Amino acid sequence: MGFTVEMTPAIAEKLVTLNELHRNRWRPDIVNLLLETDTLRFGELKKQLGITQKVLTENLKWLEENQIVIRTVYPEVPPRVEYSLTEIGKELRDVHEAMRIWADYYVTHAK
Amino acid sequence: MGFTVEMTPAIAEKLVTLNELHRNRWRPDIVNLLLETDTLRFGELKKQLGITQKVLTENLKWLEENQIVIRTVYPEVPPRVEYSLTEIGKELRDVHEAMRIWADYYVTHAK
DNA sequence: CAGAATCCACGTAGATACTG
DNA sequence: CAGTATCTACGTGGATTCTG
Repeated sequence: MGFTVEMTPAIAEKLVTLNELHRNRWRPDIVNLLLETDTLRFGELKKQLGITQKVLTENLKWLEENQIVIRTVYPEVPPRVEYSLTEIGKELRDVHEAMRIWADYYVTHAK
Repeated sequence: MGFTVEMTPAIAEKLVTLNELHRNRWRPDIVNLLLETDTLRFGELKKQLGITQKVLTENLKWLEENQIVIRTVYPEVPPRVEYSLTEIGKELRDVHEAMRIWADYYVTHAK
């Protein structure tokens, strides 16, 4: 990298959002899984993550409210609800990639 | 970006380290401050962050153990202890930069 | 199937007092 | 100055039960 993004109050606010995302136990895992799999039903997310229904619901709701995840309800019985990333959510790939690069640097430079 | 770093067990382990860093309330703030200021005494960190002694000590110890921060003790009375980032710690700048870029994208694309 | 509601367990932060 | 040692408070996750 090497360049710098200017810091405005609006950007600072979204950095807070990003902090709230990463401070959570499951939110990064949910995003990672959706980055890999694109679209998943509630039950699939639950099974693949090994997470509780309550906690999964709470965090999906938070991710939706913060425009990172899209929730699509199909009017069927039994109900079918699918989750996928918004464009903003998909942009998190670069953040995760930066993290992997850092981890790689760590491995090659740690004493 | 666009390229991908291969994922090894060692890299995965350091991603866990990075997660533990970001899940904490103060660790990212400590790193950010040291990225800006390079070297700071214990008391300066405490004052500028508005953090408790106990919590600051705990987290500096964790950061030191994980080779992100270097602790330098000067044999003086009263004691003087300075903290700065290791090379690994300084590499976190790219992660924070990726976060700022994401936040900027968010601001310009949110509905 | 996809939740909502309740109760409990645990980790981490805050406040305070003490010290080489 | 730069810590250590306690005790308390609170947020978040886990387990369980119930439902349209």
